[in-house]
Amino acid sequence: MRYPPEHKAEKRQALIEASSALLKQGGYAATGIDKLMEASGVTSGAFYSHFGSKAELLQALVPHELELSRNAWESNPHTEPTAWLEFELERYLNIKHVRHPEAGCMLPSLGAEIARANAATRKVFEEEMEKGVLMLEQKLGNADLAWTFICQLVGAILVARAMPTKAAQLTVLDANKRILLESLTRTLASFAE
Amino acid sequence: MRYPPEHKAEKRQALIEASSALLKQGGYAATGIDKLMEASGVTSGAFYSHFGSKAELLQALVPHELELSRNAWESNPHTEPTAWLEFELERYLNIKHVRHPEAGCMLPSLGAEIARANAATRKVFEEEMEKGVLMLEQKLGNADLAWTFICQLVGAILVARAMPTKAAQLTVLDANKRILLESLTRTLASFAE
DNA sequence: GTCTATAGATGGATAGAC
DNA sequence: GTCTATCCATCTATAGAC
Repeated sequence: MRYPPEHKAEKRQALIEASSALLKQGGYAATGIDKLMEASGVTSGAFYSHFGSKAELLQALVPHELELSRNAWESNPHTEPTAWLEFELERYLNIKHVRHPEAGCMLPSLGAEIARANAATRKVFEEEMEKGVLMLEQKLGNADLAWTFICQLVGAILVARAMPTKAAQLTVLDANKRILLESLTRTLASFAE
Repeated sequence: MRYPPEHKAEKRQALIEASSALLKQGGYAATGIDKLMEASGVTSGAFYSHFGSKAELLQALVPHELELSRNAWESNPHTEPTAWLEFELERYLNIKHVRHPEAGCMLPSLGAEIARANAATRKVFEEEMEKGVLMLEQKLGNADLAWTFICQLVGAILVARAMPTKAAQLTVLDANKRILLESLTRTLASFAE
């Protein structure tokens, strides 16, 4: 046959990727399937050849997005813990990240809606987060610190995005960066003792 | 006249209070005005005697909710910084807070939708947050630390809520509590030097 | 597999009776 | 000020033509 079975899987993946930016930008509940499919140049009818429901799209979005986030961490060129952290703080706690949710981490924009999603979606979320924490644990030497670091970053972007001006957004970002750099460096040093 | 002008303001306030739980639980976009008014025993027609639009309700919800959050902080009985923090960590980073968004802080549940709201709503949000940071600054001695503390707490609840099991939620909460207590105590000590 | 068309429900918001 | 009724848009999801 002309189109092998994996062609359908590829199309499905393409729909997920095209939907992700719109969902992160506008929110899951507020963004209709029509609009999501428009981004891929198809109509909403085509959507249901690839997904059983809108909820299934959200579930599929979770591993896609969290894998991208882990890849970003992996691309950090530093090996020394403090330098690695400094680089990560600059990358995540960035004003561009605040102002462009469509290109950023799914957690600040869709975290609350994942929390309201069905059990299957949250199960996938947990599994993908565990992978991320495992990776971070190897950098930071401690699982507690890994969870805390993630929560801090997510909260900082969430709060900064709710601010009305760039100045206020920078206030939030810079405060977080200053405290985190100082505090984490000291925490890492205490582990090394 | 039988009903003084403030009676209307009181009714408006009552509608806000009755809506708040449903909005935090179900999300702003996903919860209709019909359902919100049902909680007050009126129909959606009555809504528009008190609010010009659904967006105006969200804007009114922000000062109401953030004042409640500040009041909770104020009720902390401790004066010594470390004891104050410990109490606050137990209060906010609590499994009940994770599992009952309708009774908790608006930031983890509605923060992302405030970030997508209009400029007027975000302006009010900023003003109310400044008040909270000012109050926290007096407890922690540092504005950067106040912002960071808030972001950390919000992120922790957001991430914990997205977890599928109570065990996983506790993992997130406990990790944050352990690191925060240790790290903040050390940071406070460094300020005292 | 994607299209058009549409069902069926619900969304925000308005009009007019009381 | 609140009600019922309704407008109109949009939502998720399905049916049938191609």
